[in-house]
Amino acid sequence: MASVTIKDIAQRANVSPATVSRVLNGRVWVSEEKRRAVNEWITKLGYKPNQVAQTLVGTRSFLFGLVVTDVSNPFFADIVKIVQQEAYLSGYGVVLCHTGASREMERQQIDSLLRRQVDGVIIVPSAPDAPGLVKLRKAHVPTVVVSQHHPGFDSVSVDHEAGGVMVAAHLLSAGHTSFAYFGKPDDAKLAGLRKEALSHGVSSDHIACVEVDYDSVETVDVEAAAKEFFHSATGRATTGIFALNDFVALAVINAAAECGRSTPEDLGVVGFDNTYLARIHRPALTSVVQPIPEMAHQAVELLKRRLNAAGPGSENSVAEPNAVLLHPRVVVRKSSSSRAESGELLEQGL
Amino acid sequence: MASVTIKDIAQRANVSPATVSRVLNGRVWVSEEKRRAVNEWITKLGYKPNQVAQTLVGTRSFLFGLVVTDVSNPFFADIVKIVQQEAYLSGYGVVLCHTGASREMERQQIDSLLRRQVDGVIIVPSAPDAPGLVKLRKAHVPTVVVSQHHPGFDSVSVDHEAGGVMVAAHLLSAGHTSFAYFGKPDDAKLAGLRKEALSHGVSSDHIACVEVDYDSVETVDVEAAAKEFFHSATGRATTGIFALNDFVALAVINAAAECGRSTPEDLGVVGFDNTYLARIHRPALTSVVQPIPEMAHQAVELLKRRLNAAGPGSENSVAEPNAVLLHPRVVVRKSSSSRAESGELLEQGL
DNA sequence: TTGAAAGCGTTACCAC
DNA sequence: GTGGTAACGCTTTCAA
Repeated sequence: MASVTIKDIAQRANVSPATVSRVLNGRVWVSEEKRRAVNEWITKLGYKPNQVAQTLVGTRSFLFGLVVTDVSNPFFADIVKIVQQEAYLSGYGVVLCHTGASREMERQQIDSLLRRQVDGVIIVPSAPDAPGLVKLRKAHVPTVVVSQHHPGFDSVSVDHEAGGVMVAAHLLSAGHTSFAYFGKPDDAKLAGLRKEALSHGVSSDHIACVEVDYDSVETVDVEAAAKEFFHSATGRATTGIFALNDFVALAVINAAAECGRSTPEDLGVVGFDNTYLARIHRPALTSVVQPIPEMAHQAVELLKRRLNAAGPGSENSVAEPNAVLLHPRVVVRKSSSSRAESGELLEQGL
Repeated sequence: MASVTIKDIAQRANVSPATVSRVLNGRVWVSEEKRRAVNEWITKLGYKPNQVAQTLVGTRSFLFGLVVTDVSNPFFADIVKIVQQEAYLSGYGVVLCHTGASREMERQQIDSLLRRQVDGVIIVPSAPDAPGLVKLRKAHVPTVVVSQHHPGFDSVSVDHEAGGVMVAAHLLSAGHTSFAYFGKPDDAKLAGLRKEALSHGVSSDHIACVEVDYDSVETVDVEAAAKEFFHSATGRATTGIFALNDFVALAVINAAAECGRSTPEDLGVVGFDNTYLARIHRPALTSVVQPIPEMAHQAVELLKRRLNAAGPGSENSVAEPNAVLLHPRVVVRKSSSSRAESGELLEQGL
């Protein structure tokens, strides 16, 4: 019942608990003889260090908090998966939290993380203002924000505007001259799309924005909005579609089909995130890739760097926040490739 | 820097640390006067109990381990999400672990959970033998197995065989008389399909099994296997398809299309899990629903029950394991509904 | 009703 | 090199 402790080992090996601790941590020299004796008993009794005690004495908890809105979204799921794996490789465990869309939930979950003494937090906010961030700042908990940039925080994100530019370039080269973006009007993706389109002589009225909700796995609202759009005058005239994520893109394709507009014959559609949805759907969906493994890796790296920087040496020297900006890439598939083949990579067989 | 502790409160409120602890836990009477003073300072200083210390003294860590193979699979993602939310409502945090398909990884991750003194573990094994379970058993950590049954463990799962029966009934009523199951030959889903089909006079050679891999988000292998099947003599003759999950079902639909067999005109296809993939694909996919919220809820409940049972009162009385068996349900959509409308629910508009 | 004090399992500082 | 021992923040006897 009662787990085997450092004292049990000490007793059996005829050394002090301190010595056992020393061989465990290996920072200080211990005589070969005692070291062997200790190790022997450790394996013999199956001793496993109690991380809780280790945490209490002031070293670290080796626990990260990971805060997302909804793992059901495969983009988040991939991030969660890879962050967890990366963290594990560095000896950290991951406490997962969902916030839904709720600001209140975000606050509560972050409170619970703080009580648990996590060493750091990785947060993927959905709303542009993450109310939990101020708590984290106040608690001096190293934090990195993924997929958005927040002044004063470490962050790793993808250049959404550049993504928009690439999508516009792709759709233009595929022969489209009128566009609709499905997402928030203030999104950098739209800004990029608009910038590139305008610079190619597209008139501003040929760039519409259909406002739809973020991140939800439910797409009924999106389909309704899309149908309404395709029945409108502008809707009937536009052929180049860009959506804030793959879900929305597919919902738009489906809605369009019900309005008699088929993809890719009548419409060129591009999604975002390049989740497996893009691969499995027919027509397969052109989508903008976020380099998730790279993002997750950088996030964990940034956190580890902070943790080490926060060590004894540089107590108060709050280093400048690091903002890593990664570049997107577009994977061209059927949904946007009827009119012309672009130079970008087209996945085989689709 | 140094967080505010119970001693700080005690000092300010002119009481002993013990008293502060008492008002915190509220199990013992403390005079109104002191109780107010303490509470006042608690809010004034923003005191938050240190769960690590609480854990060390021998109460609980209020941490569950949650072990899955891959959150990228939306079925697992939904489980993870709801388990986390349920756990949170009961005051528990969730440490997430991925095992991929690797038995070694499973062992390692579970070791790390044990070092972290988690109060219990919820595990969704992919392989029918979960090597980590023996570790958990040895460590006397309350464990509940989700989506499979393991003798000697609490478990909550869905009756896959019943699901197979329902699918067979549905496909039969839709006019299909020859079947293929995509999955493992020893799966209860296939057993159910077979049982029901045979009992309706279908001959055994009209029930094929195409063996494909579990749970991966990658479906290229599945598509290859499916194409091979549809080019074979049996393949050409079978029209009723049942797959171990929605991914595989969609891959089969896509592969079939490339072999000139369209769904639902030539094929009736049914998936499993009823993930949003089923809803968003065209044709929309008929699928067997696992009641995930119920499963997650039960899992957390079972764990809590164990934890309380393990309390001081009944130290060694290892209660009989509970095996909760839930019933599946089939949601009929386009992919299987050309030939006849069955009596089961058909989602609107699809 | 309340306070003093003994741990919980580790680490780290200080002597030897 | 190594052993004693005081923390870490909290809960829980045991007295008072």
